[in-house]
Amino acid sequence: MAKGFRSDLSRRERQIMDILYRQGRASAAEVLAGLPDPPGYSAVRALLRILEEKGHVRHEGEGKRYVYLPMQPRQNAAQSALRQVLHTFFGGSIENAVATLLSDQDTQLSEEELARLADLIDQAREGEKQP
Amino acid sequence: MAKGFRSDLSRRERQIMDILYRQGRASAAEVLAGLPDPPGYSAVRALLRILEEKGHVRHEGEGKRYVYLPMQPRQNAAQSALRQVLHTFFGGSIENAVATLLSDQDTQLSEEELARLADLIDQAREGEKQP
DNA sequence: GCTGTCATGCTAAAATTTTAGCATTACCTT
DNA sequence: AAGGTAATGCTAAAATTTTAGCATGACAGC
Repeated sequence: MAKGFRSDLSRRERQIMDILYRQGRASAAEVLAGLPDPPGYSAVRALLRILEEKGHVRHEGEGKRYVYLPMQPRQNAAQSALRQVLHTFFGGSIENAVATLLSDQDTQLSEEELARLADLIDQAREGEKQP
Repeated sequence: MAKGFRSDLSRRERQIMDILYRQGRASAAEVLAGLPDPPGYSAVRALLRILEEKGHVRHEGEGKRYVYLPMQPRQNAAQSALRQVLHTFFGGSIENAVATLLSDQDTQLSEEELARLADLIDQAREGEKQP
């Protein structure tokens, strides 16, 4: 799987991969429901088949219908996506990215969430100190 | 500007926008140099013109050549990109995203960077406590 | 059995994207 | 002046993506 595979995807391919990662797995009908400016059912199925041919997706039978899953593990894809955003918009800086998130009204954290985040940082610092 | 405008861009459009955000501004030649599997110079120019027609980009004369800049401010685009990744891969959770970054070998933080990050969280907690 | 609904496999046309090339201009160097 | 290089404006063809529709199969309900 190419490093920047998400930027190698066409518009619709990308939209579909995002739905599959968000939901973990989805039928063609579920993918259709999640698409912006959705085409018809058969258009979605054709795209899913293409994504499968390209190796980005696989399907499993579930009852009498297919359900599609991303081939690349979620964790890998998530890391890759995060790195790409850091690189593109934040010069690679985690600090700047976190600052942006913390200052963003739409992603406001509760007291409890901030506490857990602080714990996370502390653990990373402890791990850093022990050689 | 549509909310998820990056997922509305075609493959090459998206690659070009990312270069413009990373570099802040770029000539056609610079964009060309940054593209994976690059086409010819005139292909890049044509794409920049299309992006400009669509309103994503504007150009300024700089000496005897054009330099292109994104229309949407970097901060907005950055926030939007981060939110999209959070939503797609982390169920909207900042904590999970930060945990992933901290556990990622490729984005390892120094002691000093962790300290600054901890400060950032503390400031957000202070801000949270004062009504 | 028939009808309706949901599904798949497949095709190919429509739409969009991507690409390169031509004509022209502006310079620098010989 | 001629040649070379870099640039722009523009066009349209090539390539790719996106889309819908047909044929078929599997069920369920009447």
